[in-house]
Amino acid sequence: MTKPTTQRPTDAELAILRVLWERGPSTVRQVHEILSEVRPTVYTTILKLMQIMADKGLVYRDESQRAHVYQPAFTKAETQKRLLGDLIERAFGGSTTNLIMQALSAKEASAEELVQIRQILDEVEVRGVQ
Amino acid sequence: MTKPTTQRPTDAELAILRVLWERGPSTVRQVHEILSEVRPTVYTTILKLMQIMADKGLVYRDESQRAHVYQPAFTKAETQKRLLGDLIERAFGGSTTNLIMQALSAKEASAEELVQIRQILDEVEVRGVQ
DNA sequence: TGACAACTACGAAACTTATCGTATATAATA
DNA sequence: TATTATATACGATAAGTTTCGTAGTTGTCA
Repeated sequence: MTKPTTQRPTDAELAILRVLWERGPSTVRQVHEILSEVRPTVYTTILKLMQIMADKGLVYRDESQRAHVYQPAFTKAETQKRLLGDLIERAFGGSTTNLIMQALSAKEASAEELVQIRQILDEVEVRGVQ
Repeated sequence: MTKPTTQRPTDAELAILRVLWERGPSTVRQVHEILSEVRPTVYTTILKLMQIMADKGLVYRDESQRAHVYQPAFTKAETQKRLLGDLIERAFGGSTTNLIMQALSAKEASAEELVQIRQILDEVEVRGVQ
């Protein structure tokens, strides 16, 4: 009985991934500096987390330099999709539509956001199987 | 420094809440029976979880009967909104639109689902501030 | 070269989550 | 009433998360 191929990242892990997605491949120091601006943390805390993430397969580690360089194993979109799918299963009865409708009614979107959403909706409709 | 007024429910807690939302106020035994169909668990595990949930304020407990009756402290919609907002913050850069677009493109929705979504979209647009 | 700065590795503590077993109280019933 | 079934309470444990401190290694530079 093996663990699921990929588990969802924890809060702290996701914060690190956000930095890696935005900055690209980074050292622990670079990630630490950015995260510490918002939430002061000791360097080795971030180091440990990133080591664990490498063990889990959430990030790749390039050890060719003294300061190891980490990069995400999954793209932002892949991870978002995974987290979304997970939430849909756990809290929305498996219905993507439910989630979207809840999201739409929960927050008042700006006019231009609504236009964007309609665009995507059109695209989905065109390519979708009827 | 106090904890956030309401934390998000864990996986196990959410599973219990789903039962309570669907069945209405229930005893531990009733919840246990339903959950055990899918995932066999010992009775006291569910009991303990529900006690903790009561302590956390996630459910209310009516102790007037020997078998205590539990009910959700928050509606399904409230909880969904909270979980969604949390995910939007943590993984979608705070943008609801990003999440909706990702959700739309991630899964192929059926034709009728798309109609539903358009309806909501219209409603939001009508009542929204331009 | 010797001192210092910057890394990684790693152990451990404090929490949380999830699970289970045991003790104990209460209701039902033979 | 004595026994059995059904509750709750509660302690203990294992695993995972997050945090930090210490040790040891490697590169830099005066």
